[in-house]
Order: sequence, then C-alpha cells, then structure tokens
Amino acid sequence: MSAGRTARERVRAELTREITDIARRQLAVDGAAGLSLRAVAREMGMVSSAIYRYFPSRDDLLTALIIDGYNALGEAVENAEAACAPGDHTGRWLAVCHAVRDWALAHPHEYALLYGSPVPGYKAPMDTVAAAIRDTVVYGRIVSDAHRAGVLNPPDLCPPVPASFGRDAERVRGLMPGVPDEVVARALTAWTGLFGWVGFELFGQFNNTILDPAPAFEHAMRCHAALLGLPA
Amino acid sequence: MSAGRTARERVRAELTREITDIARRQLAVDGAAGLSLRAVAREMGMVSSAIYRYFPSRDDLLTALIIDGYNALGEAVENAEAACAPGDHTGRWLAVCHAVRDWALAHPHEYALLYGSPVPGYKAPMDTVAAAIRDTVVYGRIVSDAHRAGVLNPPDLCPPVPASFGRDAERVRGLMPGVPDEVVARALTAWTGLFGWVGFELFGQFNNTILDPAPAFEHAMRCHAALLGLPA
DNA sequence: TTATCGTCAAGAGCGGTGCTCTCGTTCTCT
DNA sequence: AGAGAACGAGAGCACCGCTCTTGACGATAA
Repeated sequence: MSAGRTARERVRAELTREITDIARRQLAVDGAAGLSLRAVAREMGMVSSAIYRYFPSRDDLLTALIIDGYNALGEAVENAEAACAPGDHTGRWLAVCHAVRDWALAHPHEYALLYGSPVPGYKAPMDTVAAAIRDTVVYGRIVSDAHRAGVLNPPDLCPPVPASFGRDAERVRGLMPGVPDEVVARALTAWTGLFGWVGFELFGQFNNTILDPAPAFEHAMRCHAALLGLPA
Repeated sequence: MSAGRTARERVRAELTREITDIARRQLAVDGAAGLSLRAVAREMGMVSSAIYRYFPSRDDLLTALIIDGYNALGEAVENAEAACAPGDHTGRWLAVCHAVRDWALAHPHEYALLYGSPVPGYKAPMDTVAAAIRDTVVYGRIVSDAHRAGVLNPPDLCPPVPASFGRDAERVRGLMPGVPDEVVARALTAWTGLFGWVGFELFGQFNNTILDPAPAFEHAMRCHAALLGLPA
C-alpha cells in the first residue's frame, strides 16, 4: 500500500510481491502441500535462507496467500453483485453463486486452501477474518435488503426454528440486520448449500455422474433462493 | 478377509493391519500431511524401507486409509438408517444426516481426507469408488423408497429442471431408480447441502458465529427434506 | 566525511521426509 | 533338498523447513 519512502523499502516491497507471486503460481500447480520455500527461492535466484527475511516461516507465506485468496474471491463476488440491479435480489444472489463457483473453478487450489481441509497445524491468524468474510458480507446485505424491501416470503415448509438458535441468530444478524430468526436459519442453509455444491464439484465428489454441472448448479441455487423466500 | 493359509501370509496380514492402525492414529493427530512412513516404521520398531514391502508408496497407504474411512462412514450411515422404521422416510433421512455429522465430528481428519481438499498429486484409484458411495447408496434408497411409496410431494417452488439435466439425471438414477428428474435435482441439492454444512462446521467456516450448531443443523436438514418433498 | 548500526544475501548445517538399491537371511513351494 | 520369492536392515539420494554465522552494503548520525 504505502509507496515506500526509501529505496530499501521499495525493493523490499517489490521482492515480497515477487515471492507471493511465485508462491501463488506454485500453489496453482502443486497445491498447498507442494509449496516450497526452497523452490520459490530457486526460482528467484536466491538462496533459501534469504526468503526468511521476508516471511519468517512457511506458514506466514501461506497466510499471505490465504488472505490474498479471500480478497480475490471477495472482490469477484463484490463485482458480480455490483453489476446487478439493486432491486433484483434474486439476481444478486445468483450472481454471487456464479461468482463463487467461477472463481473456484478458475483457482481450484486456492479455493481448496480457503474452503477445503484446513492445513494441519496451521492456525489462521486474526488478520484473515476480515478478508474471509467479504463474500459473506455481500450475501448478508442481499438478504437484508430483500427483507427490508418486503419481497422475502419464506414458504411455510420448514419447522419452526428452535428457541436455542436465538443467540446464534443474533450473531449472524450482524451481517444481515433486521432479519428474523427463520430467515437467518434458511440463509445459513442456502449459504452452506452453495459451498457444499462447489466443493462437491471441485473435489470430484460427483464422481463422473454430473458431467454438465453448470445448469444443475443454477437450478440448485434457484431452489435455495426459493426456500429462502426470494421471488422467482 | 482370507484366513491366511501360511504363517507368512498371516504375519503379513497382521503387520499390514498394524501399519494402517498406527497410520490412522497418526492421521487423527496430525492430519494427512503429517502422515510419515518413517514415523510409522519407527513406532513399529522397523526400518523405514521395510514398510515398502507392504505399501509401495505413501499414497498407497493413504489410499488404504481413505477406503477404510469411506467404509467406516458408510457403515455408520447404514447402521443409523437401519435403525429407523422403513416407512419413516424423513426419519431415515435425518438419521443419515446425523450419522454423517457425528462421524465427521468424531473423525475430523479422516473426514477431511474424504471430503476435504484432495491430496495434491493424489489420484484416487478405482478401488475407492465402491466404498465411497456406500453412504450415497443409502441415501438413494431412501429417496427411491419415498418416491415409490408415493409420499414424496416436492413443493412447487423450484423452476423446472433444464432439459440438459436429463443425461446426468439418468446416471444419478442408478442410485435412486424410478425417481423423476425434478426429484433427482432436489436430491442433489439436499445431499450437497448436508456435506456443505458439515464442512463449514468442521473446517471452522462458521467462524465462532454458530456456537450451538446441533439444533441449527437439524433444522437445516429438515428444510432440505421439505424442499425434497419428504413429509414433515 | 567518517563511523556506526541495521539490513541483507549467502552458505553451512541440523533433523526430517519419501523413496531406491543392495545385501544377507528366512520362509515356502516344488 | 534346492530354487526362488519374500523379508528386514542399512546406506544413500534428493528434497524439505528452519537456524546460525559471516561478510558486504546502505542509511543515518556525529
């Protein structure tokens, strides 16, 4: 961000960027487990120990990549949603769904890093949280907007939410203000359904049964929208 | 399975079992990436190279663990479903959901191995498929039974399934015979919704917002059942 | 201008990994 | 009884993350 006052600071920022770029490329090829500081250094024409001047450990480099990934996904979601008519809540939801799926398909290893199995022994630092919820913030705004506009009519299908859900719903409401518990519960269902589908598709869980996933995905997301109460 | 005719075959089967047992214990502690052939050998009082007499590579050992995991999960699901009244299709679905979630919470690293990010460079051999779909077979039978019993009434909420979905639906119908395309589509939505929720919960995606996930999970799975058309 | 102090790349080295090869031994089958 | 397969042990290769030391360079203060 900062322009870098001294020459030393500028070259340091430049090298840091180069490291993360190469690391991201390695990540895309070999996955998280294949990320090697030595290989990054080799590709930069450096000695491996020099990398540690910029990232104190492999996990710190991984953290940087994770934050970058969350931000890239969040930005893709934000852009997709911003291109929709504000009143078209269903369209905004579908845009978010497609943005998530498209980004995941374009960056499978990075998506796996964000939403797949956590890297063993890796504890996500607090810095990641802000970036991690960018997509969720967009989603919460859509639900909240639809509710406020009065177009959210959840069909009378689900059982009443358990009373014990109230405290959790209150926390989720931080992202979708004003929404009643019933809608919060269904919003969670739809959100996990989106990432569940993408995970299945990306991680090969469909096992060659779904060969044309795009239309099936679209349909599934429209089902979730309907259950949530968004207009068709 | 085979009793092992010669002494050598018996000790070989015994040692193979001991290797997978120790490996599974390491997996539970450190995750897939922490699984080390050398550590297994050390714990067995063997030399690392001896392990290769039993598993030609680390990936083969991992495959054995994956198959075991699929079978353990599949068995848990089968047992849970078998304990239900055959006519209680909704109860059978909920039993499957809880069995999956409970098993996942009890064996997080193994679940991550099955449904998390695929291990980079690891290509699941064909042997895994039979074990991998045990839970799905149970699920398909529930949907098929409910449809055949005439109790499946999908609410008129979702858009019509796209025509292009027909070929994929036909393949899925191998697991749920006789079920129309509309139901197949919703069955996929519910199934991915189940694993999406479990993944979110297990991999920390809820980020300390859902502190009491059990009732919320139950509610979400009932919503999926309703969208699928199962009776309340 | 000079001296100092912090930053840097380089190199050696530690303990770990998966995996391969060779070597004697031991068991099994003919 | 002998051939041959299976076995455990050991050395070794190339790689990994990470640490420590060394010597050079550049920014800054006297």
